Amino acid sequence: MARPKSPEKRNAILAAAIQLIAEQGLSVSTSKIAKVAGVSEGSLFTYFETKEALLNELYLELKSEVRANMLDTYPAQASLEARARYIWDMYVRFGIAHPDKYKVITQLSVSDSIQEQTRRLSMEGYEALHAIVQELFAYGALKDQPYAFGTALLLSLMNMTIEFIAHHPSEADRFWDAGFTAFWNAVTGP
Amino acid sequence: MARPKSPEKRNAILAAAIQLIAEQGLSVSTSKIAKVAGVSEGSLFTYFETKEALLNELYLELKSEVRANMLDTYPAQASLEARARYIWDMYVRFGIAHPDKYKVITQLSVSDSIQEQTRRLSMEGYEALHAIVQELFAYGALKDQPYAFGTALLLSLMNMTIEFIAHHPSEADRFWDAGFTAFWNAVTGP
Amino acid sequence: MARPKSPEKRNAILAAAIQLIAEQGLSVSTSKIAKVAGVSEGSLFTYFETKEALLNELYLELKSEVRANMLDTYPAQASLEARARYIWDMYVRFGIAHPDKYKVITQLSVSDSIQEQTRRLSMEGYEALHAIVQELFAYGALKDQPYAFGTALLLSLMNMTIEFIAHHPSEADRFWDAGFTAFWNAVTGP
Amino acid sequence: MARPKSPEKRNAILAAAIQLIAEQGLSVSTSKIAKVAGVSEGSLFTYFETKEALLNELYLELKSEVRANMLDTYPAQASLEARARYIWDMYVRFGIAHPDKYKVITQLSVSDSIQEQTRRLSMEGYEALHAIVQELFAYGALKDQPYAFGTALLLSLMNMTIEFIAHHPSEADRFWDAGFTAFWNAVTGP
DNA sequence: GATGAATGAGCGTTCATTCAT
DNA sequence: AATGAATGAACGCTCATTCAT
Repeated sequence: MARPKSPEKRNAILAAAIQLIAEQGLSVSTSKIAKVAGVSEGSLFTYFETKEALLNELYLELKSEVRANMLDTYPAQASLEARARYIWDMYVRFGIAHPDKYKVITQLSVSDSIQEQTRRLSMEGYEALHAIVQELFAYGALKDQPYAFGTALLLSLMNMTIEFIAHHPSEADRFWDAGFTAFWNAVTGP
Repeated sequence: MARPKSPEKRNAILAAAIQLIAEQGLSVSTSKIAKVAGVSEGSLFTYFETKEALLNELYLELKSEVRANMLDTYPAQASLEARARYIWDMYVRFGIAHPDKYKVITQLSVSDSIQEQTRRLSMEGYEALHAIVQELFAYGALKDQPYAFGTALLLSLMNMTIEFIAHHPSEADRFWDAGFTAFWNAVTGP
Repeated sequence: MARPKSPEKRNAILAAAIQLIAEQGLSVSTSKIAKVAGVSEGSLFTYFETKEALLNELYLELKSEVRANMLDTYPAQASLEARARYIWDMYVRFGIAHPDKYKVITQLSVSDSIQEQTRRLSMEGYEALHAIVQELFAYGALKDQPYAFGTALLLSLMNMTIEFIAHHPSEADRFWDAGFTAFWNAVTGP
Repeated sequence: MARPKSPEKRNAILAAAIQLIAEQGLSVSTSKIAKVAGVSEGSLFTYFETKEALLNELYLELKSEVRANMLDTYPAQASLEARARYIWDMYVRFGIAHPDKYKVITQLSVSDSIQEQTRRLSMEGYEALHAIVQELFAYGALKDQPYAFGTALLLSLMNMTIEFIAHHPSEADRFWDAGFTAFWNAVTGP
């Protein structure tokens, strides 16, 4: 019966947090975030109990956005390589298209503010990805490693590729391909 | 500005910074660093003009330590694979043997506090590494890429490997090998 | 301003205030009080214009409860000592039976939030008590003092006794008696 | 070798705290205290680690001042009544001469901010007082009560007397005497 | 050179109260 | 009447840096 919480305000806060964290790091103050979001300092805390809660929710939102992007048109019937390439393309595209969000995800990934529970939640929905890595690992050079190793390998190469492209945007395509080739060889070769 | 009187104090400050940054992140206060180092708050600023200067000098020291470690017994005459493996072993070994220093390097690498100038300086002395990567790139899958791409690839896989081992220490050897295999395949395959 | 619709809500707010002030002091937030009372933050302010008003009304309610308790079965015909003892017993019993309410009364008594007007109102209805003190003061050691002095004396000894018993509950009876004896001697002796 | 901590500043902070707590209660902000003391907000915390520490130290200072006052010229050889009256006079005089300090002591006495340890420390040095009460309790109406009861009784009557005088200053002497008479009768009579 | 007291802006968070719903 | 979102000043405390000693 009272004024309902406004999703617009919540989104404005999250958007402001993305922008400012990308610019200034995780230590941006809640008051700056509130100001950029156009809400009062107090309001920020009616939408997020603490700064830490804000960061955790932000992490989940971003992860979920990446996932939605990725699985929407997932070519479940395609060849293994095509599916792997699909994952690669979606993730790298996201990193390049949304550099602020990408920066924030990577900063949050290594932050102490993200709780174990949040990390666990953030992995849900990536079963397709895990399945691909497992298939890839069935044969090939890394067949004796746990597939978590493959996931880490994939992630680290995608991130490297995104960052490389960010620094050399004029030749994005070629590094995009080269990164995938490196991954594919790493996992399937020799 | 003049060379400070006591290198011991300078080193104590750097050592304290390493320990505390590894534990608590880059936001540790200078006063905590001074206390752990056993010097006064004021003295810290006679050895390092600002906190940012301290972080930049720390970054250079650590990078330089890694490099010294690496090039000391570099097997210049060995095979390409043996030299590549040597680099791999030295870097990964360092990351595992000195987890605090490794954590600090990775935190500083992505920090806004490190100036471009510092980053440039920190790359000096890695010519041997660059040469290896260039040789590796002469043939193989990535022969059309700039060797900086190869360096980034190598670094990202080494870091991934170190972190994976840090989380699964009981099977260090196997991931150590697997990481190198992945790199070798990535660059030379298929 | 108009008589609020639901006396139940008003009472729930007062009860919550008693509980929380006893636990956490006068600085409890109105929002905590509202939550414990099961009403909305806004509703609290339709029942009490401000927090200060809430505290003042609470003070009057509690004082009035004490008085009701006391005068209900007042033995108007008994001896002076019996009547004095009756007052003593009722007050001390109240303090021990309702420690939360007692704590709140004493906290409010010394609080800046209670207005002079409230204090004056809170004294109404204690005529019987005043009469006893006046009788007591007719003869005895304090016969030249205003009876307000006697009232203050009585109150201070009752409070002291209640607090002493609260800290040494296993010997309540003995301190209960001793307190009254002290008062009786103080006023009638030597 | 650095600038030494200045006792003047510490005292200024304590004095400001006394004045402001007497006026506004224990909830005065540290920043108001700092402002009145003429030091920066930060400096307050170099003299007192937390607000709670400030309150505890203030309590000890005030208790110690009362004690010094009391025991300085203590008439150890005088009669029991003379010694009791001496204690009475010193305490009441202090309460009347220093109403701010008196208010602060009584507020702190019942505050949650004062730690058990502080309370224990604050009782040291009052052996003479305890001895008097014990002597008084050897005979008389309260001879079966623990002397802590007598101490509480004495304290409560002194406080009542001080407060009564504060509200009726023109007849201070008479209430001063009457209070002591009440106490003496309470303990020795009938 | 060494020390640590001094500073005041800034931090994350809470609060009593208002007012749109 | 009831709700709870909105507000921004205020809170206790920390910080990097300066400077008197």
